[in-house]
Amino acid sequence: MAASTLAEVAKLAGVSPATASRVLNGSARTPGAGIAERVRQAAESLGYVANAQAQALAKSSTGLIGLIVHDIADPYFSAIAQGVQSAARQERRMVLLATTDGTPAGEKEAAAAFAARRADAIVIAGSRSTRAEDSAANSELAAELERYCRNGGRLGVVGQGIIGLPDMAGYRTLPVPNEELARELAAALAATHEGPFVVVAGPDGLATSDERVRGFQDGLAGAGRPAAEVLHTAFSRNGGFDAGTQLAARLASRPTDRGEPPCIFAGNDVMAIGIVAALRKQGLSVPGDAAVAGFDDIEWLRDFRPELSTVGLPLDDIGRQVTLGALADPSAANPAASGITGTEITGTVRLRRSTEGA
Amino acid sequence: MAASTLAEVAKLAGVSPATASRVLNGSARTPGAGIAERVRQAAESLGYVANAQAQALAKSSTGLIGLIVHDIADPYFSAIAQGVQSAARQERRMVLLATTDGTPAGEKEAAAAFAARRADAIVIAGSRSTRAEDSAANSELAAELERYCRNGGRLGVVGQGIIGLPDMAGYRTLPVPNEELARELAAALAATHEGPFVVVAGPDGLATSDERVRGFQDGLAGAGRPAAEVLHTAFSRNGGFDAGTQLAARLASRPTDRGEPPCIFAGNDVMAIGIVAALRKQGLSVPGDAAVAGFDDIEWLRDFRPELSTVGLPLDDIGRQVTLGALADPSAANPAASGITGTEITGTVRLRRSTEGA
DNA sequence: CTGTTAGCGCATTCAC
DNA sequence: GTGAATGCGCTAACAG
Repeated sequence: MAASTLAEVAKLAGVSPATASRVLNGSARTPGAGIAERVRQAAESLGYVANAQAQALAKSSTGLIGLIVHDIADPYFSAIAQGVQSAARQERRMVLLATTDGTPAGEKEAAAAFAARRADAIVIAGSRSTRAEDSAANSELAAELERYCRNGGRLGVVGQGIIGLPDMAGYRTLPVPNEELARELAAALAATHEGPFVVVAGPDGLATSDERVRGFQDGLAGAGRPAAEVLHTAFSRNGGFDAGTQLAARLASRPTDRGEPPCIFAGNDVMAIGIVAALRKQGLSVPGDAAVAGFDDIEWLRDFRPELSTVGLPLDDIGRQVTLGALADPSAANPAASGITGTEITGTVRLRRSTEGA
Repeated sequence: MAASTLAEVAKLAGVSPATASRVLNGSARTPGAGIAERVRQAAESLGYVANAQAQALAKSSTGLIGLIVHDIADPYFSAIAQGVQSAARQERRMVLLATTDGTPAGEKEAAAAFAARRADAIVIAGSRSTRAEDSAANSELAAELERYCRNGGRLGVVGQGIIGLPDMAGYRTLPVPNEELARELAAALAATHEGPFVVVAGPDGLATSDERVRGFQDGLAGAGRPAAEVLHTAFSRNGGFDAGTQLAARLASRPTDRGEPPCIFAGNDVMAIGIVAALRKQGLSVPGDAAVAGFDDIEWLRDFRPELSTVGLPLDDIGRQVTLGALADPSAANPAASGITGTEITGTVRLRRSTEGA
């Protein structure tokens, strides 16, 4: 990496490095018109490219935003990533990407790497885990992030706050009303569906999944329905497929005339897709033999059949808002529970074919 | 960003900065055991986090890999991104992400940003454009990258080489046999399909699309079939949808008894999905009223119905290989056409339900 | 094996 | 308005 330096440009232009710096990057003082042109030409002819590392070192601001996701190939995360990218571009920053497979240990590692790179902000998009086995890693993650924020770093988190991390300057959370929305969804389904409810959730302790399950059960109760049975599996398409295979077997062994078909609520859309795939593979139809609903309204759903009922979340916007919020002036009033000022994420229950006619 | 520095750690431990550096980061020389422990403790108690920017400046190596894609929310790119991410992690680097909406101008901008950040390598995943209107931007892009490589940067490109960029040290291309695979697909379809062929391609001048169209036509010719009509539209789901809408109208106005249903080849899977969606919306069925085939075999296809015929490409592996190749020792022999040594990307024609029974 | 001395490339106080 | 110092935090040659 032996590119030409500011000093070389300055020498060629016959000015001081300071002047060259002033013209090449927008300084407060505007250098002389003639001089400026000379410097620009010198830079051009040398193919000068400012060294962002050196600039960062001198200015103590890197223009980097670190993004932590579970899996970039997952449509949920790639949609959020798009929003983060868009906000970053708007704020003239670049995004550093890290994937973690969802483990707090991986998140801690990524956070450390971002801290080392002195990212201006870190955005964490994956769900927290409250599982006992993750508690040690969670503490380390919290410690890492606390230090990061104390050193002036900004942190934006989608959904639940980091476990063990106290409210502090530079730390913002973007609340996602998973519980309320799941409750609404349950109420809507209960109104049109007679059969029993089954919930296919992620691993016990995965915060987002837990919130959705809780809200759903609550909504069911509010409608005077018994609590749904809950199946725990991986929070992914294949997790849904496995659960769907189980459920299909159960449906098959059921006397044909025994009551209404069940309504299955999956913790997210990719799980719902997996469930439908499994049912279909066993010769069952949706919504004929079972209704299925998901959560998120990812892009894939648009052309998936049967059209899946779900809860729409503005994923792209979530990515934008959490990024913008993290970058926002930390001195700005930070209302209740470190929520991000002036931005409220709202979702929409969308009933579609997969839960029709029960 | 006022984290503690190496100097502070050194002082607390009562050693020189050099020694502290040696123990905290793996240097050639291993410091004394007792000293090492003292330094580590000091670092721990101060919450020291090495400043990667400063390290990069001193070592002239940033540990950064710049990835340029058209759209990170597109499953094709997010799958490749996952591969890049995995290779980067393996090589202990981080990935910087840039999205460009597919314009050479955007790519040039991203390349410049990466060059400024002194990324160890730049990986470009999007298709090139040979359109006349992009020629100026292409030149700028080539100039930017040429300078980058000349300064010691590494460059890996998926598919076609950068237009106007000569072979040079550090520049590697990962060839993707689009043309051959499209030819194979055409041959396979021609063998089972009687009706006329239609190609729904991306914009004229989009290299990947052009290659696939060319290969497809060639395959048709090889099978003694007339050339297919080619429709140009956006290289996206919505582009496919638009074309599909047009085709549906045409099919509807066709006398019911006039020949076999057409076979539509889409330039990529998301377009194929759009086409199917449009046909379905107009009450037409696939493959009943028209057969449809795509390209890439993206993850979404797994649960899409009807199952789409396509050409499988190892997207994740493409991301890995292009990254590893770019990072590889540039002194290694670089066979024919700057192809990456020892790695050959191969695809597979996969005929499925969407082109069955014509 | 450890400490000292120089930069890496740039932004930014200050004097002029 | 411009130039001359100084330092950002760290690594890499040297010398001891």
